[in-house]
Amino acid sequence: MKSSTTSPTRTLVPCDLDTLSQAAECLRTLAHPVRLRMVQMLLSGQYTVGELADDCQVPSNVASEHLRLMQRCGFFDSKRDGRKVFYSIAEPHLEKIIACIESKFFEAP
Amino acid sequence: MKSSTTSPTRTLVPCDLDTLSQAAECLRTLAHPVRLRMVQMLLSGQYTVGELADDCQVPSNVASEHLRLMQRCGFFDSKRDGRKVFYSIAEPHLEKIIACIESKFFEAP
DNA sequence: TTGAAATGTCGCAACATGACGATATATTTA
DNA sequence: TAAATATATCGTCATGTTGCGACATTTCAA
Repeated sequence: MKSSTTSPTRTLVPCDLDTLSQAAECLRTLAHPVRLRMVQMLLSGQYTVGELADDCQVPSNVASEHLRLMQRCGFFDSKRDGRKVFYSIAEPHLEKIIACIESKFFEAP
Repeated sequence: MKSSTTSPTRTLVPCDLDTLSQAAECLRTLAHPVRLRMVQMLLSGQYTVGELADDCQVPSNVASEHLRLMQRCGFFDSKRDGRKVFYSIAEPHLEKIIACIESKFFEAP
C-alpha cells in the first residue's frame, strides 16, 4: 500500500502520539516572534526581564509572561539578584534549533 | 546597560520583527503532532493524502487541511496522479530542523 | 517605615486555531 | 451517464493564545 515511487532518503522514524505532542508543544512555545528573539538574546548571555522587555519592545509584564512559558517547558532558568531576575538558557538543544531557523530566515540564500 | 556577566558564546544576531514573525509563523505551522508526523513521513518519500491520513489516524478532510497549511508556507509540493494526489517535501531546510527535533525528543539521552 | 523599582500574577476581551459534518470537485469505472 | 473513489472546501463551534490594565510581591534605599 505504501507508495515508494521515489527512493526514500531516510528511514521512517517510529513515533508515538505522545512524543509527537510533546515536540509540538515545545515548538509552539518557540513559535512567537518575541519568544524567538528572547532565545536569540539569551544564547549570547544572561539578561534581566527589563532588558529583554526593552529589546523586544513589550511591557515588562508581557515579557514576564513569555519568560514564564519558556521556563515551564524547560527552556530557561532564572535566578534573582537583588531586585532583578536574570534569565538564561537551560535547554542545550535550543542552540542547534535556533541555528537551523537562522540558516533559513536570517541568512542570504 | 547590558549585563554580560557570563561570557557570550555567540554574537547577537541582528533581527527585525518581520523576519522573526515569519520564522514564528513557520514554526507554528510545524507545531502540531499530525503535521510533524506528516513531515517525518514525507522525508522518506512521497505519499498520498489517504496514506498520510491513515498513518496519522485522522479523517482525510482533516489531513487535507493540514497539508494545505504546510503547502501554503512552502513546506510541501503536490502533484495529482489520477484520483490521487501525492505530497512531497519542497522546503530543503525541513530535514535539518526535523533532525534537531528528533535528536531532542526521539533519542535516548 | 515609606516609597520606589523590578518582577510576577490575574481576569478579561479579542483573536486565532482545530476538528467536525456536510458538501463540492475531479477522476475513474461500471 | 451514473456511481464510486479520492481529495478539497466551507460553516460552525469549542478551545487556546495574546496582550492589556490592574494589582500583588519582593527588594532596596531614603
